Amino acid sequence: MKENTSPIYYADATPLLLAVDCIIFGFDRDSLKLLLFQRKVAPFQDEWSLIGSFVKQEESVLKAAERVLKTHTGLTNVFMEELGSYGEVERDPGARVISIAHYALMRLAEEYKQIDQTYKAQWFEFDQLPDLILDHHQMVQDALEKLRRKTRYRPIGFELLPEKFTIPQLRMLYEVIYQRPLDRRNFRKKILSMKILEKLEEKDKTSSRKGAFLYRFNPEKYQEMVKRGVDFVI
Amino acid sequence: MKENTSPIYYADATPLLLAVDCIIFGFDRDSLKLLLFQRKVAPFQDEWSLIGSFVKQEESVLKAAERVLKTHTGLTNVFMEELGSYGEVERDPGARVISIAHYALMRLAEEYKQIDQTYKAQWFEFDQLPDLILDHHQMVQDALEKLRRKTRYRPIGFELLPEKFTIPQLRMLYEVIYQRPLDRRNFRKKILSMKILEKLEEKDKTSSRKGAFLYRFNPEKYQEMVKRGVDFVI
DNA sequence: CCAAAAGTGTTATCGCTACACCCATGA
DNA sequence: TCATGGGTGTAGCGATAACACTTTTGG
Repeated sequence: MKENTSPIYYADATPLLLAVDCIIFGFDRDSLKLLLFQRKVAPFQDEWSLIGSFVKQEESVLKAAERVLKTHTGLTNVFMEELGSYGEVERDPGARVISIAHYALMRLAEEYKQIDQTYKAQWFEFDQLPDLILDHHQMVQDALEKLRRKTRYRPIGFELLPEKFTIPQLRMLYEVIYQRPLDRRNFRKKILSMKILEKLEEKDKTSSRKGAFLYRFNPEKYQEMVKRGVDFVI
Repeated sequence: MKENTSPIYYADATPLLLAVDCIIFGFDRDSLKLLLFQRKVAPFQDEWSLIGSFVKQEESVLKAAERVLKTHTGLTNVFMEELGSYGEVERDPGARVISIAHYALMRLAEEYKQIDQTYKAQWFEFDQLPDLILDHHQMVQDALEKLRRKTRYRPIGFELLPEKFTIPQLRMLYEVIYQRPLDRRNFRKKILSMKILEKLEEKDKTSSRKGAFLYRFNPEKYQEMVKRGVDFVI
């Protein structure tokens, strides 16, 4: 039944190359990281790049981004959202290519650190990025800005933490993203007052002798909060 | 010197049709409006649609959106921003087309109301829109949501008002966008406390015997406010 | 027993909300 | 003179920011 390539309509329009690129954020204890790859195709072969691919005839733009993520990291079910399009005529000397950038947030647990080996990718400290091809550096800057704005008003920061995390870990994440210290006591009060976290019995003792209680984000409780008309703000 | 269509690279990628569509908001005294057109090409010829066009080989995506706006309204220098991409495979039965939607805000002064005659377009009350083709209704909904969020944190509402406006007019605009009443006195205090408006000597007497003072948005003052670290919030 | 991080409570201040009254003017 | 919308002031409340002390425990 597929007739979407019918040549009857739009015959005078010029087809263009459309790509997706993914800005992949990770977080490790006290630093924000970015996953980069060495480009496999010319031009700019072997230079550092975001992962990307052309959008195929038979897949949606979002599906293309998800395919790219899966192909290069082996992961699915990762938080991902559209960042925006990059459509300057001369942005890619290889051809006229429009790219729709997406940013993704992923937990950087031990198993995922091995992405390096399997997929020939590398996690970079955010403040020690190598030169990137094309306008990828701009994409990264734009993604960071969006991340800063978005984490403040939406509960997406949890995507960067393991399922179970401590309040100090969560605070550290926000401190790294915002690049400024947050008051320990006020932060704890604020996040707990929203009642969107479940306190567990376990403690994490990796960063103190006393140990800190682990918590888990509860999406249902978050939905209840939204229904009550309460805003998520940090 | 243009070599961006060199066939050497990316030979295996499939080109696709890429379009831009514009969601054009207007504001008239006490109602939000949307500019729509009757589509000139098949499929769906003569049905109501957002304005749009295919992106050409030699123009950026943004330029394409600006061209569309100019072609159909005669206007340039209109506030416009990317909304996002619409990239489902089956979204357009005419062909596989990805659209990058943009929303625009324009002053709806007397001269622009004549857009109707000149360009065969029509302003619709926002709550009385006709059926729209494809996923254009979804685009409009998404644009409205973005407008609501954005006007709250960025000084873009002024784009919908004449250069000179009264505080009650400005408040009315926000009431229409947010769909809820705002306290007259608190609104005035808040907006004036930011010190981003210039008070003029003139009064507007069209809506009251006493008349209301006219103001003008001052972008330089807004920049100063931003530097002071003060947030724009309404 | 002590260093180091986790956890708790209190107070002052700022901003927002909710309100009531006066002002200017054309009809 | 009065109806109508414009303009101003204030008190109360809630959220946030600033800040000091106690708890736990491995070494």
